Amino acid sequence: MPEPKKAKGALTIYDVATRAGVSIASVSRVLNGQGTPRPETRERVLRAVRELSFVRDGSARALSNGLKEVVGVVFRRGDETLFEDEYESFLYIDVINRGIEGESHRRGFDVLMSSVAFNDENVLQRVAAMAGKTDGLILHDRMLSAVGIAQVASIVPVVTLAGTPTPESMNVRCDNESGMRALVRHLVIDHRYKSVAYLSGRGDSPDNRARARIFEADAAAAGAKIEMGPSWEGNYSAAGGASVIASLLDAGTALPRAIVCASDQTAIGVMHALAQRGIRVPQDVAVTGFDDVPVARHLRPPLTTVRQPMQELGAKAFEVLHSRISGVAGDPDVVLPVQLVVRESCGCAQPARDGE
Amino acid sequence: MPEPKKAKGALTIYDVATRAGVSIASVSRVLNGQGTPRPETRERVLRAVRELSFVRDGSARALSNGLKEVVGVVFRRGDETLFEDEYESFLYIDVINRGIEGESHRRGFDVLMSSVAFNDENVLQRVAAMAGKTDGLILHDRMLSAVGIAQVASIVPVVTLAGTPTPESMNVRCDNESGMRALVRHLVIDHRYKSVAYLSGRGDSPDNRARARIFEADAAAAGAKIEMGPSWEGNYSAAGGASVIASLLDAGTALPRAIVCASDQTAIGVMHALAQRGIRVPQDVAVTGFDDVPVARHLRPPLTTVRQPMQELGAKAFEVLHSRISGVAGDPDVVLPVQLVVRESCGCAQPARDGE
DNA sequence: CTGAAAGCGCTTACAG
DNA sequence: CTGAAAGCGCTTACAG
Repeated sequence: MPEPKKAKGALTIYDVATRAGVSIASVSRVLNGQGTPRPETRERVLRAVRELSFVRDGSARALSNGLKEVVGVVFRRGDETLFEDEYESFLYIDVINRGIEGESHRRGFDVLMSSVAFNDENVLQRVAAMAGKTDGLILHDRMLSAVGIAQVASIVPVVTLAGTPTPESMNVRCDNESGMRALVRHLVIDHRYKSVAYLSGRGDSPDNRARARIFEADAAAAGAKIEMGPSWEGNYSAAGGASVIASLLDAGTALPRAIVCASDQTAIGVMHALAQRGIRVPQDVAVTGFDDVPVARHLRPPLTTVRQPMQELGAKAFEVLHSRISGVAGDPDVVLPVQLVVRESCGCAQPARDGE
Repeated sequence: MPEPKKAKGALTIYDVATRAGVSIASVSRVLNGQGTPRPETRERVLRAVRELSFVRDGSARALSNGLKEVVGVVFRRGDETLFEDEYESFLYIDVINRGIEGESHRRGFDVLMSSVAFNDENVLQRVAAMAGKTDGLILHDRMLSAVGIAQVASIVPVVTLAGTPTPESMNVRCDNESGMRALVRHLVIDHRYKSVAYLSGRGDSPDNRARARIFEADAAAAGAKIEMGPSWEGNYSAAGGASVIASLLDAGTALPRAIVCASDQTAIGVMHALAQRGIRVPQDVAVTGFDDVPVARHLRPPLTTVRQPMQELGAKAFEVLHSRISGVAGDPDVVLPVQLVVRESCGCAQPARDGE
C-alpha cells in the first residue's frame, strides 16, 4: 500500500474492485443490484465489501445519480423562554418533524434539519444553502415570503406547512375552518356563552387568519357578543397571551365569558395571567386553545382545544414532496382533518378518565 | 438555449461563469471568498449569481472538498404507545437533537436525522448508510454493539450518547453517580425512609447500571432496606414500570416506602399503576424518576427527579464530534453534571410556585 | 488576478 | 456478463 490516498484511509470503490479482482463497474452493479452478474462475481464483490466494511460515499453517488435521497426541513428555533411551558410547546415542531422523518424513512430518504433563529437576518440564505444539499425542502410555518419561496422553488421542489400554495410551491395544512367551527359551536351553542373573544396569533399567519375569520362569522351567526381586534392581538406565544390579558385587566376592561385562543401556547399564557389575578377558569372565564400540544392535557384545568394531526401533517408533507421529486404532480393544497378535544377549561365537567 | 441540460434546468457554476464572462475558477473563488479577485470580477460574478438565483450543489462541493458539513444522528423510534404519556416522553430525544442541531448550526453544519424502529433488524446497515452521507455520526443510547460501533467508526468518527467510550469512539453522558447519590440521600437521610426499591431500566444500559450500582451502595450505607433485582426489572418504559408494580401487587408483596425509578417514563407507569390500586403517592409510597422530561412537572403529584441537561448533552456531543472531524483529539469520555429536582412525589410539601 | 485542467468517488451507457 | 471511459458539478494547485 504505497500512496496514502487522501485524508482518511477512506476506502473507495477502487479498493473494493482491486480486492475482488473485478472492475469498479462490476462493484457498482452488484451494490446497486443492477444487471445480472455471475454468481461468482457477485460473491467476490460482496465478500470484499464485507471484509473492508466498505460504504459508498453519498456525495459521489448523489452527484452521479442526480438524487441525494435527502429532504430538508427548515424551522424556527426559540431563543429564550419566558414561561417554563413555552419551551415544551416548541416541541410540537418536533412532532411534525418526526412525521416527516418516519415517512422519509419508508422511501429511503433521510432528513436534513436546519433551524433558524427568530431574529435571523438572512433566512433566505440559509434555506438556499439547504436547497443545495437536498432534493427538496419542507418549510415550517412562515419561514419565507412568497418571493423567497419562489426563489428557492426554482432550485428544488418546496412544500410549505400551514401556509398557502403558490404557483411554484405546494402546501399542507390542517382544516382550521372545521376546527374553529366546532369550537365556537361548543362554546356558544352547547355552553350558551353570550360573549366570546378571539385572542389572535400572528397577524401574518394564514392559520390565524382562517381561524379568526370563522370565529367571527360563526360566533356572530350564533348570536354571541364578539371581542377581537387590536386589543386582543397575540403572537402565538404564552407571553403574548399573558400580556394581552394583563393589559386588558389593567385597563379595567371586563372580560368576556370565554376566550378562544389562537394556539395552546397562547392559552397557557392566558391561564397563567388569569390565575395571577385570581380569576378562575372555567368558572369565571372559559379558555380554549388550538393545537393540542402534549402538555395541553396536563394543564390545570386540562385544556379544551382542537387537535391537529401534527405527525400526519409531517408525513403528508413528505409524501407530497416525494411525489413531486419523483416527477409526479400532486394536489398542491392538501388539507388534513382536525378534531375538537373537549376537556375542562371550556367549562365541561371532568370527562371520563383516560378519555379521548 | 438549445440542449436541455439534465433533469431540471438545474444551474451550474458554468452557467454563472458564462453569464459573468469569467471562468468557473473565478466564480468558485468569489463564492468561497478565496484569493483577491478584482472588484469588477467580484461584482460580475455576484450579480450573475443573484440574477440566476444560483446555489452550488452540495454533493459536488462535498466530493471535491472531502467535507460534507453534515453530521448524522441516529435514534430509536417508538412504535405504538401504551400510555398516553409514553409518546411525550419520547420527545426527550428531540431535546437532545435540538441541542445537536443548535451547535451544528454555529459551525455551519447541518444535521441528518435517521430513526430506526425498535424491532429493526439491520440497524448496522442503516447506520452505515448514514455514515456515507455524513462527516461523522452521533448515536443515541444503545444503538449498536461495540463491534458495530468499531465497524462504523472505521468509516467516520462516532460519538455515542450515554454509552461507553471504545477505542474507536467517543462518548458523552451525564453524571449518573452524583444524581443518584443526591436522590438516595434525599430519600433515606432527609425523608428517613427505611425501605427503598430500585425499579431498573434496561439491563444492557450503561446509565442503568451506573444508577443501580450507586443506589445499592449508598442506600445500604445509609442503613435502608433495599429491594431490587429480578422482580424489580423494568425497561425504561411506562408500561414496564406499571407491569412491575402490577405483578408485585398481584403477588401480594408489600411495597417499600419509596420507589426509585430508573427513568421518568418508568415513574409515570409506576404512578399510574399505583393510582389504579388506590395507593397514594407520596403518602403511601414515594416515587422518584430520572431525567426530568418536560411532562415530569405536570404529573400529579409533580415528580421529584434528577434533571439531565439534555440539550447540553446534544450540544456537547456535536462539539466533541466536530473537533474530531477537524482532526483535533478531545476527551473521549465527557461527563455532564446533573441536578436533583425536588418536587412532591418524594413526599416534600408543595415547594415554592414557579420554582426551579 | 485569472484560466485550463485535473481530480473528488461514484454510475451508466457503450463496446466487447 | 464485464470493463474502459465519460460525466456528474464543484475546488484547487499550477501556470501564465
